[in-house]
Amino acid sequence: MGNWRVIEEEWRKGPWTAEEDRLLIQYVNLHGEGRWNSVARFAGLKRNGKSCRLRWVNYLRPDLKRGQITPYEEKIILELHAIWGNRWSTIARGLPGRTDNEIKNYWRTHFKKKVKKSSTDKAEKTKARLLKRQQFQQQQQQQQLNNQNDMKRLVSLFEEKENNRVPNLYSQGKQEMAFLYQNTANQEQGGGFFYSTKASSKYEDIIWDYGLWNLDDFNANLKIGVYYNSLPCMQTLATPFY
DNA sequence: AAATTCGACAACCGCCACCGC
DNA sequence: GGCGGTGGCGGTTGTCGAATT
Repeated sequence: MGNWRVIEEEWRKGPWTAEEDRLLIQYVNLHGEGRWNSVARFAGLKRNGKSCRLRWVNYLRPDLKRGQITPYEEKIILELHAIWGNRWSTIARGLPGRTDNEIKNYWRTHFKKKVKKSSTDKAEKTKARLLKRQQFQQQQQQQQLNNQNDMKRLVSLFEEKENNRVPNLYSQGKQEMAFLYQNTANQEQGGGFFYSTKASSKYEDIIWDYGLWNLDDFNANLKIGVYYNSLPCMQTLATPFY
């Protein structure tokens, strides 16, 4: 156990220094990429192979694109993630100059937040909808109460007129009562207006509503073509990068 | 002004597949 | 087929500066 542990502890960890970067670049320029476990020996670095490879791939490679992710790149990331899920390296192949690590980090910091915000928005909207519905129901109850009073009034009017034998008023009361009954019945059936849903959504809406951070089912549906035809932009990007 | 929280990014870790022996 | 070495990948943690309280 002793020797192995000593060797393990010899590897440097943490942020890379400028000197370490210089040594690694020098090594790769001389020997090319690969054989990362030899780097420590040949370049005089106290880093293990994995660490060297990662530093090169994610930071030192000359073909890396610096700077912020552009809106266009963001769009590509969204579209590819909808297809591939968390397969960051596959997504990265669609974005020259960007690394899987970069895309993964970007996704976590930007889109996970949006999902959170989106679900809060949805909760707010649901709350507002419930409130509106309660208000409407209260209005309905009040309206029904009024209707009942009206009917009572009409009934008493009708009875009064009937007793007084006035034929034209009897006829008018009957019509008004019929109208009120019809009106009340329609309102009691109601609610359809509140339960109506959007017939279709934009791509973004599908994504946000579904939850970006767990798209497995969404991806499965994509594969069987549920959303595929509604997302023309994806059809051109659906080819694997193998 | 100090403490805390947040955001962005870098780096590490564990797992797995591939390959040569 | 088993084994060890190597590299790739995705998830997670660490770090640090900026913003907020």
